[in-house]
Amino acid sequence: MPSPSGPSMHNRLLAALPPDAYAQLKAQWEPIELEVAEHLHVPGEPLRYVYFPTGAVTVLIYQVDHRPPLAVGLVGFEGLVGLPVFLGAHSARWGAQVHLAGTALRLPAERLRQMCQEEGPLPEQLRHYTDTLLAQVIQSAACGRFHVLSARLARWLLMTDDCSSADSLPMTHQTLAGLLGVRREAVSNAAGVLQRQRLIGYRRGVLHIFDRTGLEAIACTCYRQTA
Amino acid sequence: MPSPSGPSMHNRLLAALPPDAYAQLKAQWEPIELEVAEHLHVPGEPLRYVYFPTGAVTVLIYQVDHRPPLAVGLVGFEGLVGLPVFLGAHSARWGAQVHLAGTALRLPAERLRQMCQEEGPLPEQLRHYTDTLLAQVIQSAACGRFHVLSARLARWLLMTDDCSSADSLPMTHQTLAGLLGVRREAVSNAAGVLQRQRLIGYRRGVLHIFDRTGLEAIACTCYRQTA
DNA sequence: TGCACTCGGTGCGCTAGCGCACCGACAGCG
DNA sequence: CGCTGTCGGTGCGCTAGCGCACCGAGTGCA
Repeated sequence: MPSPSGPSMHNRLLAALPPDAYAQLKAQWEPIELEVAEHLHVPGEPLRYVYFPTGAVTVLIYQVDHRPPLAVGLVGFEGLVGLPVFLGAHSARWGAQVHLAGTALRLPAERLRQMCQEEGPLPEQLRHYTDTLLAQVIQSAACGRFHVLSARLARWLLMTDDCSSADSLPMTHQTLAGLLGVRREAVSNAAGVLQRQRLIGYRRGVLHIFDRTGLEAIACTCYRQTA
Repeated sequence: MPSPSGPSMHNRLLAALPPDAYAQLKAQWEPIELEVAEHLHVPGEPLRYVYFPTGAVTVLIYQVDHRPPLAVGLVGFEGLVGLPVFLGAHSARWGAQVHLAGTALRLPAERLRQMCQEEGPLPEQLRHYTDTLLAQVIQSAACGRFHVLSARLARWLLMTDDCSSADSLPMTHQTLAGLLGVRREAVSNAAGVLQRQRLIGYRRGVLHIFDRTGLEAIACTCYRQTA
């Protein structure tokens, strides 16, 4: 889409701004294409940019010991990657990575700091989003502790799909396993269950959702609460 | 400090404020005594007050299904209970409960909103604290997912002890089990291990820490990173 | 003093998920 | 074409933690 419309070129935080604040920001950001697995920020390193995803789907990750990093949140077109900048930090203690490639609006961290130096619609939006994100992380902490893998997997697929406009999701069992904090074989198992029920289909790294309603039935209650 | 001295009448967020901002707040807050197990706010219900713990230790909890609520964060004299007020919400999606009884400074939510309407040292402190809390919740999500119970228990005891000035911690296996998201018997087991190594002592709902260094050795790496 | 209750300690069968190993199918590439 | 690497599927023994049941020792209260 050259002069694209639809949800894929849209960020909810920005869309909620009044026209003048929106215009002021628009002069500063740069539309870019995010590649899958790209790291948007790394724990401990300076935050250069913040990203408003429009089409891309990103993940907040946290690594402990020498395990693959665990997903602790999902950020799509409803959010912002780089919230610590708004919170006054110069580096984050967690990471952010691109989960599904797509478009985003990139803004230098310094710009965001400047635009949040006094009260206004942007800081207000970001405060609200912080509350939402905190709730999301808290929920995923509880979910990861209590719910069986198949339910968590179903929830994760639904959440990813909600943020994505494409009808196929390119992701391997390996990646999913890391994000969900389990082994690859465990994902193969759980995905096998969903597959046998014709809820999803898998073909060498590309997943299709056949039956959303069926997935929602299997997914833990956490899904309905977030969405 | 008029009568009581020491860290127990001290809140780090407030102490970091410049004298004038501190004085302005001091006219508004009310020192109170928090009872153990008291609920400071409940998911979905209006946030009437925020609390700056001074001596008390509080827990952020999140309930899923019909299980006992899981602890997702610890708030002592370094923090604030009721952060969603600052973030612009009128109710929180999680709960806060008193873990160890003690003193706190209570401020009507409306007062905090007023004092954060424009930029200043207080909002800045609170933004930084939000970043810290987010990191804490993220870490506890990963910790709860990966680390064995004895390590998590040790970490939890150390963290609680860090916030408490008392040398004995009144808490039952039952409560700990709920907060850690496991069964009571599992806590009995893990506590038994620590007890046999003479790291802690238990007597009908009152816990003593004998050997902090030993506990730190057993605790997961999450502890050192937070502290 | 005696009773009811809470608290913690223990045993037992069961399950989800781990770690490992292996295997077939399907790319991509020289 | 065949080689090599990735991706997903499966089996097996093992462990942490679950759910249940039971028990003794304190503790508070009548």
